[in-house]
Amino acid sequence: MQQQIIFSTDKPSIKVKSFSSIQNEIQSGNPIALSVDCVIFGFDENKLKVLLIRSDLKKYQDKWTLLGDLIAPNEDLDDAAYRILKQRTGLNNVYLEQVHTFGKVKRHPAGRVITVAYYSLINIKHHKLNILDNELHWHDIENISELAFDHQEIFNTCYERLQKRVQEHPLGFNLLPKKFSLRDLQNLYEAILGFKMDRRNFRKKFFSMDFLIDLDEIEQNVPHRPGKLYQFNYAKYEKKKKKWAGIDF
Amino acid sequence: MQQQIIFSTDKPSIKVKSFSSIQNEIQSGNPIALSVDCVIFGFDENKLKVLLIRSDLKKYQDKWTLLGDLIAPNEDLDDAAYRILKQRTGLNNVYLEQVHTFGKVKRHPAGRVITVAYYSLINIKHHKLNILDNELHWHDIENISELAFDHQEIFNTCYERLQKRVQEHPLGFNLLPKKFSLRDLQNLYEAILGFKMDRRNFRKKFFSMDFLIDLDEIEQNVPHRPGKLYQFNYAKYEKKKKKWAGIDF
DNA sequence: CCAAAAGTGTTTGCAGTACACCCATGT
DNA sequence: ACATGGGTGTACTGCAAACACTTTTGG
Repeated sequence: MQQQIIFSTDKPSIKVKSFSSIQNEIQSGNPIALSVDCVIFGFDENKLKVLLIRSDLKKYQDKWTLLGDLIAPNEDLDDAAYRILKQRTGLNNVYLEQVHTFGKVKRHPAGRVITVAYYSLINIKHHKLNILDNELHWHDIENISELAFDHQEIFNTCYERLQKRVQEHPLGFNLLPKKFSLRDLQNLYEAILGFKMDRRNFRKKFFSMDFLIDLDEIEQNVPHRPGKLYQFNYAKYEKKKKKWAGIDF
Repeated sequence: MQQQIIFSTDKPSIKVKSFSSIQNEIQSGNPIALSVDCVIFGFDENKLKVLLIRSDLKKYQDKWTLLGDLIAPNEDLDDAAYRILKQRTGLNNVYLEQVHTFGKVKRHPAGRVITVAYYSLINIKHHKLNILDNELHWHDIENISELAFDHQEIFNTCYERLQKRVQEHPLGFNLLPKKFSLRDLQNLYEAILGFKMDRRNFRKKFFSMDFLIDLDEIEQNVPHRPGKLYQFNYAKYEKKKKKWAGIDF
């Protein structure tokens, strides 16, 4: 019944546009700019951090902003994100993931700019920042405030995404040294998720997943009984991954 | 140690741009256009469907495409999505959710267009299509192929998102009549997720969630024992919702 | 009475959670 | 010796999964 209406046998009209009219529309009158903003998370001293810089705009110099720039006409969107990260920080070989696109008309004071947000997680000790323009540095997650424009909203969205993703994928290991203790791992999860967990259950969970390689080494220079060190077994994970729930990969 | 490098006490340089230089950059030379594409899912005859039209472009008239258009300079991104859906289909009062932004340089033959994908789920019987231009109609999910441009990839991404979201949120009830049987509900989930489930466990699951209102009515005109009819209790869900895993809201 | 789908319970195993004590190391 | 955190096991509970028979209706 319903289908007959939808798949009507009457010849429906087709409105077609010529190629050039579309091209005109695209090239002529569309003063919308596109940017990428990167939310780069890091981890150090048991705290989750995020990379911020001072705003490019003189008027907003006292505000912090995410790492962003306009997209070039001839680069892929994803490439733009990597370029911008590289330009702003010197960072390379970092995995970026797209999160959301923010497009309110008045979101940016300099004009109509729609921005695509990306996030990443990096190991602060492995990735030295090569560029320190605009006071680029790591801010504790807990203390960030007074971000310019809608960057607080963008940050919040990316942080929520991170919290969800880290429970479904083994992202967190990027933030740790290659050899880490279970305490390191738990501190990381607690910092990202924002709550404490039971130590025994946490260990049981990760051991039962069976993606940790026991290195038969122990921590050095700790003022207490040293813990054993582990590596994450990416190869094994890639073979086994399926569906999960909670920390369950 | 690391921190000392990052938070160097040397006065770091700040590169500032004037407001007008940014405005120039935005308005002048940026021939990137922005569009929205909508993936509208519907459900009828126990099959999941998607709305497609013939391509606007003469060259691609034999290919199906998603519902899309360029964003206007003075409208919010989300508003553009609703406008486009309304223009193409006459549909109103439909919830759209942003999924992902696609921005490869050569993704569209008419020029540099970056597109933001949205999806929705609607009840085919509740929403009559008021516009049938470009052979707009519902296609079975299983049979779609030969989509124009990168629309197959966009569709796939949205479909995966749908499958994930429907397990975490009570989206599915939008696709059903106000009064539905548990068989209807199970058919819906099986159509979306693509596999069969055990009837007893399915019922147990939904009854234990306790979000179904028993209407004390039964199906009419079925050639077998009629099932009881239910409504979804949105109010109760809104109060109780927390975190879940699998179908677990 | 036949076909078709509705409706219903139990068992089993696994996973999450709560919880307390001893051990190894450095100071 | 003491302080600090590492390492371990058990019992309980709730959810998921597997599984078969009886009931109700229309034809």
